[in-house]
Amino acid sequence: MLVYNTKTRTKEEFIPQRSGEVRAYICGPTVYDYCHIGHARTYINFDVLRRYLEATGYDFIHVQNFTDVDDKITKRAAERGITPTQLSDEFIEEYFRDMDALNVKRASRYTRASDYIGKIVEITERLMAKGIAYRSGGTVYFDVEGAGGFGELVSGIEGAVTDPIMSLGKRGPFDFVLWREGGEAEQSWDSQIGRGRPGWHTECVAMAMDSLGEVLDIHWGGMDLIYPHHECSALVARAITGKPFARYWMHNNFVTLSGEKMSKSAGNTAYIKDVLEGFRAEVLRTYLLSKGYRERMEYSEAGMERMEKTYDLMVEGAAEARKGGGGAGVSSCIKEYADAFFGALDDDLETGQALAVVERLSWEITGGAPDKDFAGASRIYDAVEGVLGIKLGR
RNA sequence: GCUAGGGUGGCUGAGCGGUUUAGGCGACGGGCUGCAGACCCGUUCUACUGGGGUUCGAAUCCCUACCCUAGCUCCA
Repeated sequence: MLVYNTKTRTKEEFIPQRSGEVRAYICGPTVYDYCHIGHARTYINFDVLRRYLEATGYDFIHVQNFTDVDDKITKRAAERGITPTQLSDEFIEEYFRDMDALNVKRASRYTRASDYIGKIVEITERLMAKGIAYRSGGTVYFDVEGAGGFGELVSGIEGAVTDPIMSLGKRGPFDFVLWREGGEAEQSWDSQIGRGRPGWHTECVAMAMDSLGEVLDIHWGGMDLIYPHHECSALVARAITGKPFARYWMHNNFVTLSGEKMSKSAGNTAYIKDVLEGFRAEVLRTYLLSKGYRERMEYSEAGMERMEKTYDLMVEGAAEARKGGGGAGVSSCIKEYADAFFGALDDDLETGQALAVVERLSWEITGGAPDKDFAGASRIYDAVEGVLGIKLGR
């Protein structure tokens, strides 16, 4: 399979470290609010990657975190008069409700940042011992220059950041927080390096390494995480192990609303739970897979209405294909379609192209091409359900 | 600056090396209507940012230029 690696900005042949086994980590949500359809796109595409690799014979180990240590969590919890843990619990439950509805397979393991404070402290101490982290006041910073600078995933950051925060005591403008003394109201933990709480970037390193070892096969996330989160995580990991954090970095593009990235602060957010009040979950899943994961995708109700028709057509096609049972052979025309379908997925998970094949087949099999032989078509619909994870009704 | 996705007929929007046109909207004509709308039927637009290249053949692949959009220490 070819996958686009953010690190090299090219499609590469996917080869895991151990044959037959894939160790993959995906950044989960910060659990202080409901998930929107951008989250859905991220986890659905990753889910398809998993299903595809499993279908081709790999053992896929999928670890996903929940970021439950964060300013937004303490703030939101304080507003509601509950503990950060109560708030996180609530939205983790909501996360599962949404993802189960969308037929996203559960991860092999879920980790919570708050369970990894000890490991995070350990990492911070190791970095301090190596001289790559330094204390300034109550804060421990990571020395970006000292670690060799950025460049694992991004370049030209200096040009993007017009006003790097050069707060008192930081050695370099891009140095980031590993550990910060916490105030009374915030989440904080006692540790050898003082009472406080960790920075975001070390959390994922601690969780991923603990669960999957020093080098991941695949690290996935939304492309808004490339910088700073993944770049910084990669730097931390390399500083500790001397090895790259991940062999393949994969990032999906955004879902836009009226041409703009959804943003909670700007108020243009389509929550999964709200969308599912008006549309079936299978339609949303199909919609979010109707373009390749690296393309930007515009969400609109009009688009969803169109997708309902496409989805219904696929359901009809599946019913038609399964009418005759399954025993018969595979016609040459179905073989072509199957090749196109799996070929699309094999080429960097081109789900949009794969779906286009199914759409065409569905149109033809339901009457559009009466002269063609569709023997064996059910195997394609089986793959739509099994690999794309789109249920086609019963 | 860096990164990604694009530039297709009046508009919107598919197409991903060749054949039969995408489709939708609009416009035009007709049907139905006292008129209009809605609806139905038919017709019309033959397009691919500029410049190179590969090929028997390119909107489709490669190079290049220009332009647009989005993102770039809160973010999936």
